[in-house]
Order: sequence, then structure tokens, then C-alpha cells
Amino acid sequence: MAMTQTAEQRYTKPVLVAINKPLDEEDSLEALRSHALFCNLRPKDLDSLIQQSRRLRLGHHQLLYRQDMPAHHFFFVISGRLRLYRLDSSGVDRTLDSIAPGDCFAEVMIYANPPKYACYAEALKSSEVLMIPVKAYRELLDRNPEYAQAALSHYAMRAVSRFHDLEIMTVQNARDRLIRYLIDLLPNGAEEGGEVELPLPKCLVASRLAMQPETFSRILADLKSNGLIRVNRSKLFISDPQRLIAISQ
Amino acid sequence: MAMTQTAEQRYTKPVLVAINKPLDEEDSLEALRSHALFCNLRPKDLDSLIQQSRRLRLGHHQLLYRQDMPAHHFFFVISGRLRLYRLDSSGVDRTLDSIAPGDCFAEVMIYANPPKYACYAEALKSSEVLMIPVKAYRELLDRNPEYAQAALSHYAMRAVSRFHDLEIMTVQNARDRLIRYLIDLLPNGAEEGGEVELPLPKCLVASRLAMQPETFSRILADLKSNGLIRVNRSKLFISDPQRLIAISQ
DNA sequence: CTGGGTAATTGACTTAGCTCAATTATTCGC
DNA sequence: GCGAATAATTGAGCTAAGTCAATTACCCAG
Repeated sequence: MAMTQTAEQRYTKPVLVAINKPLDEEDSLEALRSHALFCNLRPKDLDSLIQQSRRLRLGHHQLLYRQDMPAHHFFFVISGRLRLYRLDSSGVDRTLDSIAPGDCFAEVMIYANPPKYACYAEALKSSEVLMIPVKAYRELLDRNPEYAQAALSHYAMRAVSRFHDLEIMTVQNARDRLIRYLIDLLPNGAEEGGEVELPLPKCLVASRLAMQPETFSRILADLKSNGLIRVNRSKLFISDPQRLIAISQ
Repeated sequence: MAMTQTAEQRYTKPVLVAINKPLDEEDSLEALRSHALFCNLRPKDLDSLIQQSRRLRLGHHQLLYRQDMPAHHFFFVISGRLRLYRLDSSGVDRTLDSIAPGDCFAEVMIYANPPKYACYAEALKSSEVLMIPVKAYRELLDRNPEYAQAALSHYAMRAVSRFHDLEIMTVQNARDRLIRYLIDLLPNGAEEGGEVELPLPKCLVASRLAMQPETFSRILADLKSNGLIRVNRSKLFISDPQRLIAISQ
């Protein structure tokens, strides 16, 4: 079962030795330029930051960093998808977040003290990330204090969203947690229905929501049989979010 | 039962009309001066910020702000204790955090957009808070960009700690969640034992950990009968944290 | 210090969700 | 496109934890 198999067991490759090539080409960094952390940087500052960064290719299931490793870099996802997880004392693997292209992660390390990664990060499929030196970004902020504003507001948003994640987890039954999770995946929340794609394989969504994969599967089957959702692989169609909320009391 | 009684039902007093007196006296603000967000401010800047703030007295169970209220202030706890919680659609009250003297809260609102409180805040007992205008603090940061560093590193720490809170909640059984929670309350974590005081009444700790008060009580009784903890009101004595961790597999 | 209200505990019962196990899909490397 | 490995589903049984109810212990206001 995936949840009891640890990343330690799965991956013997050393961390952070993926093929990395200099970032001379300018393709596929448009998303970076529009990211909240970077969109206000002067072009020359951003270019310099990119020059000091490395593009990294990660294979399916490849580990990017380990919890407690000294954090010298933070990351921007160019393509693919990653997940953040922790291992507890008994080696159980707890998925805490998934990261999509266009997102940054471990950026909180820029100002953490000590700068140690708070979790593991691995690629869920073959992915490309930009590996940005913490030192370079900090120096940029120190030389240009006006840039701090964007970082502060980015961190504030992140804090609110983690707070919200915590709220879901205080919901005491598995079905209601799953329903809240699905509704948060909808682009407009409970406002209107639509199709959502699970950002993680089902067994990892289950782990994220503190339930067993079997329980996840049964709840989904039940919602489906009640006509509340339609399921197609990892894509779910929710026609009426309000009805979903209603059944969760 | 406390968990199903909503704050709305309990409190009819208007919010934010507690007696507030100007902060001319300088007593009991020592803790403020040593807080990470303020300790690097030049005395004249800090004094000006304090001048623009108001000291607020809150009675037992008094509501300070509501979720989604526009956030014009953030807060520093001078004395007493508060809790942060949310209400879900069915009116169930979910405790997410408790705030002790010397802590700031809602400070993330300084840079949130829109500036709306992400939760409710109420006093758990009679408390005094300093009510700091977001505008004043933002202006201070805008005029003195070098101050941003402290705010950034404070936010980074907060993010890591929320991430950790989330991790506890992915633990799938109530006993293990409670054990992890208790160990986090120990000053030195699992390193050495000691006495911890529950920061919330037991029924709210239960809510925070997504379990029923009855379950909380039974788990505590069981740990006690196994000699793993000693209980005295809201004070728990943990002699051997490693043994506790061991039984949580 | 006393009484009313809330919080905590304990018991009995029920059920959601976990575990184990077997089967069927799906995915990915070759 | 084939086959091995992983993921998802489904069933059966069991147990942790929820519910309801009654009792006892606290805590603050008066």
C-alpha cells in the first residue's frame, strides 16, 4: 500500500543530481514573470536572478529535497507536478500539498531561520523546476527593499490558505472533509459547478484528507451513485455544489 | 454541548466596543518591545505606532472580531488568552488556534488583499489586547523598507508552524493526534518531559484535534491509567515523551 | 460562601471508517 | 502494444470513535 511505503524505500537515487542545464533559453518562463513574487521585479533584476538559477529536470517519483536538509534554494514549477510530504516517526508518508506549474514552493525558506526544508518534495510525474538560490533572492531584497512588499503579500496569502487547509482538517468525518476539499478545488467555490481534476492520485488525496484509500473510494462511489458527482479517472464533475454542501449537514 | 452552540448564539454584544483607554501608561508593554515584529523598530517609530493604537479590555467570552469583517487592525495580547475559530455552514464552531500573552494575531492582515479577518476571535477569559491600526503599520513599513525583514521572517515562521499543524491533522487516529499535540506543547518537544498546560479548555482542544470531548476525555484517562501522563486540571505532566511516541507506533 | 451554569467524566450503545484480502484497472517503461 | 508494477475498487469483519444520556466536578457571579 502506498501509504505505508516510504519515500526512503522507494528512492535510492541521490537527491538533486538531475540533469541541470543553464537557463540561456528564454522559453517557458513567461509564467515566472507573471508570478506574484517576480512580476514587480525590474527586468534586469529578474534576469540576474534567472541567470543565477538552474533549470532542473525531475523524473517520475524523483525526490527533489528531504525534510531537514539545509535549504539553499527555493523552487518554481515550470512543468509537471510535485507533492510535499512529511514522514512521521513510524515512516508513514503524509501528503500535505501538491504544486502545479506556475507555483512556487519552499519560498518560505527565504527568510526561515534555520533554513531547513520543512518537508520532502518529489515529482509526481516528470517535471521541470527552476531552482532559485535563496541567497540571490535575499540579496535582491536587501538591495531593493521596495520588493519586499510583494513577498509580504504573497506570504500573507499563503498563511490564510494554510489556515483554511487546517479548517478542513478539523471537520470530523471523512465524507464532509472530502466534500469540502472538492468544493475548494472548484474555480468558483460553491458558487457554481464544474469539472475539477484531482491534483494528486486518489491514494494521496486520501492521505492528505486523513483517510484510507478504501474510504476515499467508497465515499466517491457513494456520491456518484447519489448523482452528486460524475467521475472520470481523476476528473470529477460537480453539477450542484450546493447540494453537496447540503448533504454534509 | 459547547461544540454545537455557536458564537452567534452566545454573544449578542456588539463587537469591538469594549472599554478602550489611550495607551499613555507605559506599563506591561515590555513584551511588545521584545516581539519579533517590533523589536527592531527605532524607539520613536514604535512609540508612534503605540500612540496610534488602543488598549482594549475584553470580558470572558467576548467576541473581538468576526470572520469576513474588514480588517482595519491587528492585535497584540497583553494579558489573558484568546482563541481563533471559524463557523461552518451548519454553525459548528471549529477552534483553530489559541493566542497567549506576548503573541500577535491577525497580523497577516497587514498585507492581505482583501483585508478581511479569516476567522472569529474571542477572549477565553478577561483579556487585554493592543489594537494596532493596519494602516499605521503599513505606512511605517513603506517609509522604512528595512523593517520588512522582520515581518518577512515572522511570516515565514508562522507559515512553517501552520504547515506543522496541518501535519498533525493528517494523523488518522484520535489518540495519536492527541499525543503529537501534547508533545508539541512540551518546551523541548520529545527531547525531555515536563509539565504542559492546555492552552484551551479540554472541549476546545478536542475541537482543535477533530475529536469529540468524550473521546478526548477517554484517551486522557487511558494514558493516565497507563502511567504515561499525570493530569491535574488543565496541567499535564509528561515524564517520558519517548514512551508516548512509542505507543503511537 | 453559595448556587447556577458550564465543563468534564463515565457508561452503554451504535456506526463510520479501518484492516485485511481479493479482484480489476491503469499506467509506464520497454 | 505488451507486460509488470502500481493504483483503484469492492467485500467482509472488526474496532475506534461517535452519540446519547446521566452524573459529577468545576468556576465564577452575586
